Amino acid sequence: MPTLEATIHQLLSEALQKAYNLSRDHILIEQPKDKTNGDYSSNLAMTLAKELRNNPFVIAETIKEHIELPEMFDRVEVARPGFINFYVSKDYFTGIIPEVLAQQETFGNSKTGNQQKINIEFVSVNPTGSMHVGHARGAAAGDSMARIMKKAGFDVTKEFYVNDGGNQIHNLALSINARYHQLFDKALDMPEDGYHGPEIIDLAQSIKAEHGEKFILENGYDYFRDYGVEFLLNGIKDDLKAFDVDFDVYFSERTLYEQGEVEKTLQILKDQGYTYKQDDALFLKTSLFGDEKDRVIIKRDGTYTYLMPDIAYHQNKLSRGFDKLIDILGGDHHGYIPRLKASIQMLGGQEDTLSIDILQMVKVLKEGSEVKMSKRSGKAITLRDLIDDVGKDAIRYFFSKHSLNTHMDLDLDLAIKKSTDNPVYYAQYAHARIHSLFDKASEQGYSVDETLKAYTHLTHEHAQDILKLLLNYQNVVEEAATKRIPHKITNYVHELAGALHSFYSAVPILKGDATHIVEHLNLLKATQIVLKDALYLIGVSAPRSM
RNA sequence: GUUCCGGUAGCUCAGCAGGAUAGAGCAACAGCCUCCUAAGCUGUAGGUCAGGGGUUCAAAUCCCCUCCGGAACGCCA
Repeated sequence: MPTLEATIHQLLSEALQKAYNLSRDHILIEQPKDKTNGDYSSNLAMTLAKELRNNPFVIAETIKEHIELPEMFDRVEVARPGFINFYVSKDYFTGIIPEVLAQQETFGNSKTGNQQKINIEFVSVNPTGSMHVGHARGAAAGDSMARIMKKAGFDVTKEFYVNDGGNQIHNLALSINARYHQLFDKALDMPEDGYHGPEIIDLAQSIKAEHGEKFILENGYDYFRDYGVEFLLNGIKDDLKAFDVDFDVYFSERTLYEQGEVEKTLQILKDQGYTYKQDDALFLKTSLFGDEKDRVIIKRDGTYTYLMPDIAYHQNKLSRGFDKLIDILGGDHHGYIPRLKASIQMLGGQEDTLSIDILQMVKVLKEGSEVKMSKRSGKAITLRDLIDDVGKDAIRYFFSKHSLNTHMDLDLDLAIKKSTDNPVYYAQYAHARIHSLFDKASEQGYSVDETLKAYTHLTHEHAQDILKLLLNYQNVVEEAATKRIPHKITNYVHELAGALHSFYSAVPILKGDATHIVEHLNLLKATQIVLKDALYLIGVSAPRSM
């Protein structure tokens, strides 16, 4: 059915035309917080007051007189200082139930994305250690965003960039070498920028188990490097899987060198005249596209900076035909945005071809003081530990609750101690509660009737609240997708669960005559379908019992 | 010094393409299970929306300034 917003927009446009011979493209229609102000409301009259040099209240009245109100509305009223409020008739909302039952988990799907090809890159943590808490926020955000955008009709590819080619991998090989030698009581200091995490010791032990002292006798550098990357990347993939995050593509930085794409991209930049040599280094003129200064892409020692292969990587993404690239980066990388966006434009992209969403940092507190998340020091709290101690669903819900640019504090002791009253259970409980009611109903011989079209008993305030939320689901999905704000979905989940709990408490669901009960069951079924789908969008499971 | 975030109830945070009496969770207080799962419901209390100016019929929301907190300002990645 057409959205009520669209219908009201149409009514107001026509009335405005008749009353004042005016037309407006944008007419704001919103749902008032206070139900006494109607189900939908418009400020149209107030926006016209100046132009028409008249009292907005009078204008609103005039518009109202020209509205031909369809049956789905009870009435329309004007309120001070000039709101036009629409009251929907109670029967109308129940029309959403058969729709949800028919469409199941595709309910709320939207065509907004127009099947635009989107590449969304996130996590992309270096394979030099385990994933820690800070990475988890990016994983949760990127994965949820991808799921939501898919539902909103975008063609989404989730991608992980594996930094297996740069200097940090050199340091990794040296770190493994040192740990390996230490296993044979040969004192070898860790390199200056080495990785001190315990997983590197595990890694060395694993090599020792397989090859004994082979690499004491011969140089193991190449082997350590390749084995280390593979070992750690597999660990990261395992952790992601446990976090319910998966990727369509793991893209290796090293292949960019092997395929000559770095050189090719460099040549394009040179050919276009975007480079120049200075102090024996090669600079890229990123300042032409809004960066505060030009950036070095080849250092004086002849090696590339991080930027150069990253440009080649984005060029590769563009060559695969994506309409839009989205990178999700941590707040500590915000300074990197202008140079990367500038580079994209040099390669023929538009200003908005690449969007970089910044995720503010997570401050982790343990025993009252901050734990710095650094792989070099090896002291970080790993994602794996967190999943074991707090639970996947609780963590994903926690991250998904907050907007991307909120600076978050995560108190570990509190999170572990209070894991049982995490708000995630509020939502999951609502889902389980419905399921339990179905069991009870079936014992009494009742079940959902998907052929039922007419509803007459769902007039309770709390039932109406649920119906309105169901009606809003698609709008919420669209807004979350286009604004890229996954936490909008979490807020919705919380509201829907709350409406369900209130309804449950206020109305005896399995009491009364048969039609009554079946209408209730249908309402619950629709609620359960949407609740489960919305939870899926934020990567949280919907248990049948708790 | 420059740039990017944030500052909303005791705490953690929503709300910010301007709208009607600023919300939720936790914590506090008072009620609700002979009745479908009390991981729930209902109610009370709690706010100078950091501060100051401006735009507007209307500002937590938009603009400017100041203060406080976080982050970044590499030929590191």
